[in-house]
Amino acid sequence: MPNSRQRELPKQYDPSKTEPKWYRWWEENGFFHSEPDEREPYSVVIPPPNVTGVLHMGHMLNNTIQDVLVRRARMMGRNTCWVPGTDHASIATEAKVVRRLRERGISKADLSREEFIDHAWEWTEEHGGIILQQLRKLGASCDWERTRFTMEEELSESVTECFIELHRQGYIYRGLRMINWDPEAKTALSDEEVIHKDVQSNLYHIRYDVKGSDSGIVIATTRPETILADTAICVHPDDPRFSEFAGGTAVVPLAGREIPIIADDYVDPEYGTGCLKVTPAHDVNDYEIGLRHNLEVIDMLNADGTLSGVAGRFAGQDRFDARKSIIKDLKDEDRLEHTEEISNKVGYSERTDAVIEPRLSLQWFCRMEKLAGPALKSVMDGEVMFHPEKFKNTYRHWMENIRDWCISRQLWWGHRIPAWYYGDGDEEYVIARTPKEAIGLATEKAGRNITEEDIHQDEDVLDTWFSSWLWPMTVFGGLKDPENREIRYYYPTNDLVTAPEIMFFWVARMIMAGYFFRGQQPFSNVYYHGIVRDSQRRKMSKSLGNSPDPLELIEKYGADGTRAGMLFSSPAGNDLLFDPALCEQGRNFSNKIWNAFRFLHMNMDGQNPPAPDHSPPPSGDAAEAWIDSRIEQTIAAMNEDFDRYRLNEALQKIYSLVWDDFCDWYIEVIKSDQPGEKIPRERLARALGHFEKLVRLLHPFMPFITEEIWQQIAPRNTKEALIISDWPANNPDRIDKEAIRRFRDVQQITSAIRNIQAEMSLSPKKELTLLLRPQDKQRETELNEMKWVFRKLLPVARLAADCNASKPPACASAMIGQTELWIPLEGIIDLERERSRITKEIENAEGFLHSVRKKLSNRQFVENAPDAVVERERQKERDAESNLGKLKMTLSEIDHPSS
RNA sequence: GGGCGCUUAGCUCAGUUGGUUCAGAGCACCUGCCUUACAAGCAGGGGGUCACAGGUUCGAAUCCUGUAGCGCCCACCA
Repeated sequence: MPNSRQRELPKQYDPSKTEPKWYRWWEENGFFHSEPDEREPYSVVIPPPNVTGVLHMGHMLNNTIQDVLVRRARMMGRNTCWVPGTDHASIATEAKVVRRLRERGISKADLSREEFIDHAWEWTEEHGGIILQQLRKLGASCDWERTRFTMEEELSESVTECFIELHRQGYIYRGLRMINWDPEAKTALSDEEVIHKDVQSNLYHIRYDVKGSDSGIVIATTRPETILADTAICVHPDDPRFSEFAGGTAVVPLAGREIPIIADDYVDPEYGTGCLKVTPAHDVNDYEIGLRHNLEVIDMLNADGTLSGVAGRFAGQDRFDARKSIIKDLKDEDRLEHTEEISNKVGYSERTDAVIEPRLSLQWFCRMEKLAGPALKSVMDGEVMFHPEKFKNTYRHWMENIRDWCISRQLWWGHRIPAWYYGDGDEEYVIARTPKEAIGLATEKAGRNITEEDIHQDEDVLDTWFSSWLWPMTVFGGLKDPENREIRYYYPTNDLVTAPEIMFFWVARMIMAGYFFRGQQPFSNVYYHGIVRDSQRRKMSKSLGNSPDPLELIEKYGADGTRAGMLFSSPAGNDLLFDPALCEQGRNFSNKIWNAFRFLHMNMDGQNPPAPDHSPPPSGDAAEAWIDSRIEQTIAAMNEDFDRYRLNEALQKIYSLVWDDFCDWYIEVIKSDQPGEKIPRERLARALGHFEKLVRLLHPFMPFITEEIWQQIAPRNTKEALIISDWPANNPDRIDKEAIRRFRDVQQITSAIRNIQAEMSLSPKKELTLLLRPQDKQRETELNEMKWVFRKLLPVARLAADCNASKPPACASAMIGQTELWIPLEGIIDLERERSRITKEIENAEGFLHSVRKKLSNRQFVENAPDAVVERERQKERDAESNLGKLKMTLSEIDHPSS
């Protein structure tokens, strides 16, 4: 191991000195790597980031959570395998490549498919892996030997196999459907890739001439440019206003084309003018109407969103320019009756933010309804568990209304569709892995000799998600060889960590694919974390400049501090309101841990430090029994939090155990009396034992600092690294609740005394006489046994606990539970301050007593509530009365000191 | 338009089957301290009508109904 024992430790912990060192060491020693063996596996597949992406805050959160889960599982003895990798991200990467080429003055259209793909690979090789490199800085303990890429050969072959199998079973079909067209990327999109936004639009009322009518008919539309592709006017069959028009003929303005006026009860007579223009090629509803009424379909849009030749003199104009020109022309012709401002929903491309055009198009689809069945059931039955559970509702709603998935994209970067056409048109095709296979199949199918010249492969590629939905299987080779040792060992994976926004894109589809191909869920748990936002709840974005650079954060606060910061305020399912102050808190915590270590280190004999002692606390040592019990309590509570995927709560518990219990109380108690004097060896061994456990509990959250410290305190005969050491065993039988209570009494009395010190403006060095009058003999004994603890925590000159004591004159006093505390302060006591302190306490006690009595004076309560509850109230009343009496006595003695 | 969820301290959030001082934690804030591990620290302190209005109950932050505000998901009303 690279560390050498240092003599002098710096006061401040410096992560830059330790983090790279330990990461390299872990990796070189193969601690991240997994091979199937006889142990129970624990596997996680990374949500593969875009291969050309860089690390952002979302990745930081996502991977921190995964690493915490993975590291804990590893410490629990599971054969832990976290598979990293990247996604080719078809449309996103292609857009980036196109942009980069454009910057170099190259247009995509000038390149052949092969040339473009070469550029994309170049970009991928240049960029790919940057993000994975960055994840190492965060401490992610991925099995890098297993790094996969969705476009690598094996995974690509798996995608083809998947397509072939789904096609063979009739799930995949090719069809002419209304799809979402992105004119920017010039491709079809799935429904999920369309984001509906509320926008202010104009609803134009446009008058069409009607044959045989002077008035014409007025329709309302938000997309006036589409009138050029109108093939009907539609009214409601029962609308008396238009009954005379139905069956007539209208004339499309500007185009002069004659179209029928039809009646269909799809029309809402209340909306707009009650009269609808029908454009079957550019609107889903219109398309449906068109089918019912056998209407002509006129496509007036080019792929890039400009108007096609059908648009006559508007041809070539962009759709939005055309809208303006058409409105102007309609105005000139006096056909624009009215313009109404409305708010409506417009679909935008998730990737390019272009306004989506509904378009009739020949595409490949995957039938989803049957696939969805088992996937829905498994989540409802809890075979796949969602954390938090509320996302089950969202999931169910989507799955119950699932629609076919448009899987073809008119892009070049991606998995090519394995369809081969051999006829003149697009009608005749075969599905095949290779041209050779295609020729064979085509020859067979066509009953004639098909040669290489006769076939051509489908130009389209598959939706990116058509490869990522196989990810948990393909990373283990489970599609190519469903019986291989790896997939059988690691599948189903255990936990998937992701954001709810890709539940439909990815999670749901992985579950469907998992059941379809393996009859088994791809993972057992899905942990949904929120979006990382800034402290004002704004989404992090480049343009707002509110997104910190993750690597700068790591540099500034350390990976440990940053990780802790990310987790502090990140309950599962909630958005993370990121504030660098959280990372600062994390860094401060690192420093606190470091200084606790420094304290122990200073007490260690450099040559021969004791081994951490984990044996049960010796009887009669209140402080040892207490801290040991607190640690056991915390282990149990943290395990419960982990079971419920409440990582932030587990972190908060260990944070508080380390900072509050261990540092603020335990260390103070075990300090030697004399400065410079080392604490006894046995005590140090116990302290190291506790601390070593704390370090192990902290490791999943803060891996670097804990490894650094552990290497210096761990007994030589254990594992060589913290990362593969054991998660602390839980011994609930070691929890001594009485010890905790006893120590809490000490803490409360100590705080009460410190409060007096503060309120009386006493110097914390001023020595005090402490007189305690506990409620009974048992407490008296306990407190007397704890004298040494008080002496560590307070400047005690004399301390006596006596349940028969009486109050001396001129003292400050306090009540702690039923124990009275007096501090004689003759000559020092400020009676005025003491009076106000006691008066405040009396007010509190009276308020409390009042509420208890009110409850008890309610006959209904006494009669109906369970006896135990009533008895508890009576006890409260008795205690409060007694306390109040004592406080009043104290007050009267302040006013009449002679008594 | 349909569905789901949220509203507790200045901020972010816990609060399980209704009952123990249940009104909590962290951060922030105020006061005092460089006390022999740590000022990236120590000690002490203030702060909330649990969104609002009803109801059920001996008893409600907790269960029910309604209202208001906010958020998310889905959806083909031009």
